[in-house]
Amino acid sequence: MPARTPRKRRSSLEARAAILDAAEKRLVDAGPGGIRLQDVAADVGVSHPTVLHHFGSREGLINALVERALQDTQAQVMAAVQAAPARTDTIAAILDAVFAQMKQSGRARAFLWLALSGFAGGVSGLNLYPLAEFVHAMRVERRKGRKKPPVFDDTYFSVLLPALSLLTLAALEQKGRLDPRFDGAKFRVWLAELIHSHLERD
Amino acid sequence: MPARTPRKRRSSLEARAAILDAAEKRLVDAGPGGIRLQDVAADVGVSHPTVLHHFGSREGLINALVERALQDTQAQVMAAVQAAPARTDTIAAILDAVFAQMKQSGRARAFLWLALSGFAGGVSGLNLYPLAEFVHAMRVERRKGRKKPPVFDDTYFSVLLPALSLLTLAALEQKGRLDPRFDGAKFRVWLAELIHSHLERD
DNA sequence: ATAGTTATCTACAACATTGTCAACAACAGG
DNA sequence: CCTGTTGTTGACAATGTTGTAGATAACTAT
Repeated sequence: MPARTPRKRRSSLEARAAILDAAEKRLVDAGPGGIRLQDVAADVGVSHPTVLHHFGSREGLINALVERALQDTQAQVMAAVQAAPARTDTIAAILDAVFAQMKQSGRARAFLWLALSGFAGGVSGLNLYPLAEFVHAMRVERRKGRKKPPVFDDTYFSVLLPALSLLTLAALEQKGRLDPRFDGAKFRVWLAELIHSHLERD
Repeated sequence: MPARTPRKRRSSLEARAAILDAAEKRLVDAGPGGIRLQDVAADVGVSHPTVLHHFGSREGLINALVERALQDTQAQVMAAVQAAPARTDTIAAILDAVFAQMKQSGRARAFLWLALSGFAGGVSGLNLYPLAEFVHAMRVERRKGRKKPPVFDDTYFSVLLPALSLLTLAALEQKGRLDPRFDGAKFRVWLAELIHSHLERD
């Protein structure tokens, strides 16, 4: 006779959170195609119909996953930017910190993957314009009384460039897909210096 | 009675090439998970066992695909670099041209996808060191008699930065996943200018 | 022509995955 | 203690995908 396991009953919110955690781990490790209901369910310790009960369908699960990850990250970026002292030479440090965390959490990989897969919320969901506007305001302030006011596009590109490259770097470094000779930390320092000196120049 | 279609028989090489073309298109459009034997076979106009006959297995097909794409791209980059006049201000133009073609061919997407998926040949297969060494030699030559000789890491990073960002940009621009306000061409010009002025400075 | 090679096909097997359904059980409120 | 709600489950259906096997037919070489 099968030893019946005592059935555990979580609250709907707890169950959803646990399932989303497991699904996101699968997403980070193996991409959207790696999110299989049976596997996710097994990770959480439930049967796969339970997952379907909470999210309706596989697509519903992925949508919920994307939404949560996007909101989390957006909040983190906002917090990092607002908490930072308004000095130009900290911009690179902010970006570095934010994307270091995106690397650790695996969300750099997740977002790149989702963007490639065509999910609506992918990288385009990460709107850089608010950040660029914030940085631009600092630049304008800092340049008061000087000759030329900075152009917004220049500031935006100065934010976009490290965002793009560090996102990809974070996504690929994590899996060790980069040349072993490559020193990521050194590159980030170099990039920070490049952006910094560019923003400071007239 | 079924109207029997006249069976076409290609040479092994032609068949393999046609199948690889179809598979690569699927890879670019939908990622590795989008490579389904039946679909690929249907695209070529054969039955799926024919694909298995030529590549042994699905994995064999993907391996062959990656190898071909990698060699093709490597050759293209080499050709572009060697054909260019050895002036520093053309470096950005070279990179721009190479990655514009990677965008058009969809290989930016393919490589990013493969790198994320963990395929051995992914982005790490695209070795940037030869290119960096070539550029560095030009820099050294150009600086003869000046004060400080350029550091190789600085040159390497100057190649890596546009490579990384343009690769991702090419991968995402193609699918229209970027903010509609974003002007890719303008960004590339800006980036070229940034790299150029950095390489020229002492 | 004739025979050998092999690219190609149809049919089938094996397996994985998503989704449905009815029943069970844990917990809350009466 | 009883009852309703609902989180949870096992069994099953439907479908899709990879891979196998034997037969067929197109091309090549003699």
